[in-house]
Amino acid sequence: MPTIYDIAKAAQVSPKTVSRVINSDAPVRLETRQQVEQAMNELGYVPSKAARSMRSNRSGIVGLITGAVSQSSEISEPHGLPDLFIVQGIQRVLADEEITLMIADTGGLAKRIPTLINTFLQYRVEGLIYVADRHQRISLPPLPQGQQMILVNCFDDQGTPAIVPDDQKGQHDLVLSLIKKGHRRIAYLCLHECIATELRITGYRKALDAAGLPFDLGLVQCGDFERCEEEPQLQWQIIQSWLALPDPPTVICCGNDEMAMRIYGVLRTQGMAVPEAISIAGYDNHRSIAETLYPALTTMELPYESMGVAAAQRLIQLIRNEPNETPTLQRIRGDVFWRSSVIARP
Amino acid sequence: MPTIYDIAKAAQVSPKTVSRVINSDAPVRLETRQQVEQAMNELGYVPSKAARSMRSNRSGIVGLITGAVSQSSEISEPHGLPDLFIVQGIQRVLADEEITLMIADTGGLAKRIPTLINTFLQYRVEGLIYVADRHQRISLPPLPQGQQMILVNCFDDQGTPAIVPDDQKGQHDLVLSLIKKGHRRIAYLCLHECIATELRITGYRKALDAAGLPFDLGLVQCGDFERCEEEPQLQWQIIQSWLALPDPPTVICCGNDEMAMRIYGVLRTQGMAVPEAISIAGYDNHRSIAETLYPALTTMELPYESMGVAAAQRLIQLIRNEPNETPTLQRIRGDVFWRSSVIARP
DNA sequence: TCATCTTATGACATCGGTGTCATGACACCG
DNA sequence: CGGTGTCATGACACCGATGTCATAAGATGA
Repeated sequence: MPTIYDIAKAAQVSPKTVSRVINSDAPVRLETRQQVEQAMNELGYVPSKAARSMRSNRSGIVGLITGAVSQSSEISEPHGLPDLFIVQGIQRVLADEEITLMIADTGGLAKRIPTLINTFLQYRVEGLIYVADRHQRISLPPLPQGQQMILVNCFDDQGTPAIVPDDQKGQHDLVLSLIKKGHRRIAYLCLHECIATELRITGYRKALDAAGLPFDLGLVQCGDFERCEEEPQLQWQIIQSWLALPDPPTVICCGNDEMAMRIYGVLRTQGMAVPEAISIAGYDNHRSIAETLYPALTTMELPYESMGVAAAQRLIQLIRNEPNETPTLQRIRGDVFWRSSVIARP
Repeated sequence: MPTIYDIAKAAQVSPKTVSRVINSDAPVRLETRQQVEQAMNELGYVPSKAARSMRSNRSGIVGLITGAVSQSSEISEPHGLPDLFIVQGIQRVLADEEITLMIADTGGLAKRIPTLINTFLQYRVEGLIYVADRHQRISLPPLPQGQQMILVNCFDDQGTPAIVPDDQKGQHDLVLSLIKKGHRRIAYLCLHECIATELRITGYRKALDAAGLPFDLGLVQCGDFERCEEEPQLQWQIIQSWLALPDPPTVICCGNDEMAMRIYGVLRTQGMAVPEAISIAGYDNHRSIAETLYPALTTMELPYESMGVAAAQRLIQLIRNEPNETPTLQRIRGDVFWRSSVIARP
């Protein structure tokens, strides 16, 4: 691979002049420039980032740590949307800024994180991004002074800037839109206990409050049996108990779209039609499920891509030392996606 | 960030001795080593890959180009399993070899590929991997002399080493195992015309031949209507025409698991039970579909992870200049995943 | 005509490591 | 006791770019 010295020799100028042509940071005579450019083309010159970043102390690299790549194969528990969409959002923003993204995968093992961070530090990354597979509290090893970092889909208690989904507002908006469609009895088949579930139940409750509807504790049940053999029966038992109520629910909100998909199966097995017999709503807007299911699923978007965009933008601000007034914990809102699994009620 | 010079000063040795401690490539007196190590710990030393790779001419980086990250959001056509599993396999192998993987995403735009390759060349990657979103023939711009590259899920006519799924053998094995379960009339609802479809139809036919069963052209139909509004009706028309035959099929092979999922919906809408009324098989082993569907889906694995592993191993061989006798086009086989959507026939 | 300024270019040091070679202190052997 | 070999260490150049400073040629102005 040729260097500026090779180019300089071929164009009969000094290496520094070649550098000036490449960076156009000082005037170069037209004729000289053309000679240099011709030499670069003929020899197939490609500048060396290593040499450049050594001199300038700017690597142009941002490091991202995630389990997205490996996690998608495991389905030990419903984990909603693949966090890959977050990576996609980040990529898009960084590509525009000519920043190269290096992705490291934990392979599901948290203990690998320090090693991965170390590798990134060796490349002198200008920023680090940690992407969690689900909304959670985390704790990462300390970083060298001045090393910028952003957390996505998680937060810590060290005051590290973090981007999370606004789960409370999300469930709130979804329930409110169901109410607007005339539903008064809204059941919630939630995921196991976790930060998202807590926030969403709060949102569910606040939406009922706002509409002046009573909160019925019996209508909120955990429908997540970790895919055990008996899951369909257990879910059907819950649904049956709801249907046996004097005032049964007209719609079931599911903890995520995967659960909604399984509930479709359970209901159909029992001869109940969606949405004629009962409406179903999901969460995540996991499009390959929500759009493919028949009937298509009404659901609340988990705004992973927007979160990625926000994270990248925030990191760039930090790297450039631009002032910003964003709070440490930045909540990102999603939209309701209205599809045919929910019917309007009089 | 401290350098070996800072460490050398703190430990009162020469920079070269620090280098020797780091690389243990020459004997260092125990006492000296400890002084150096202490200084490194106290100052928080992290070696600079840029400086290292400049001197050694080995970057320790492999570049990967894919549309995996961005493509997953588009569902303009059924595209089967996310190619991300390929990336996962590659990651695993490279991580063990202490090679850092840089991932660049085309964002679905092929015209970005030259730019991405150029960025990688600037980092002096030791190898390049191009991952396609589906089995296809491609053509990439020429690379500098001596730059290693591997194609995954695609191939070219320049003799670039390529790793592809063995689609023919895959469909062949799936059909053969259906035959072993007693099925004699096997319908095939395939994807639109593409390399995979061609190969799989050949495999389907060869399996019938091997079992001495007749090939009935009418039992092979394209069931891929690009998710248009009328898709369910059109699919049902095909299925109806099959059921009206004097000797109707007992099982339908679908082009991929997503199509199988939609066929489940179509059949249920028409009051037909899977697998009692008719058995269904998919392709891809797209686990979040195949395992979540009710009943769980019998399908042929698209061995994306193995393909990734094979690609990484092959690339490492190339980088290390190890001799190998692998053919240019390396076909990777998958396994049949037997689940309850297919019943045995007497 | 000479001082001053601008333009165009080159020499050289530097970034942070590592390869090469030199050197001093011992140990070993005949 | 001197020659040879090994161990431990340092001096120095080099990888490929770029920042700083110097310098020569030509333009401008007093």
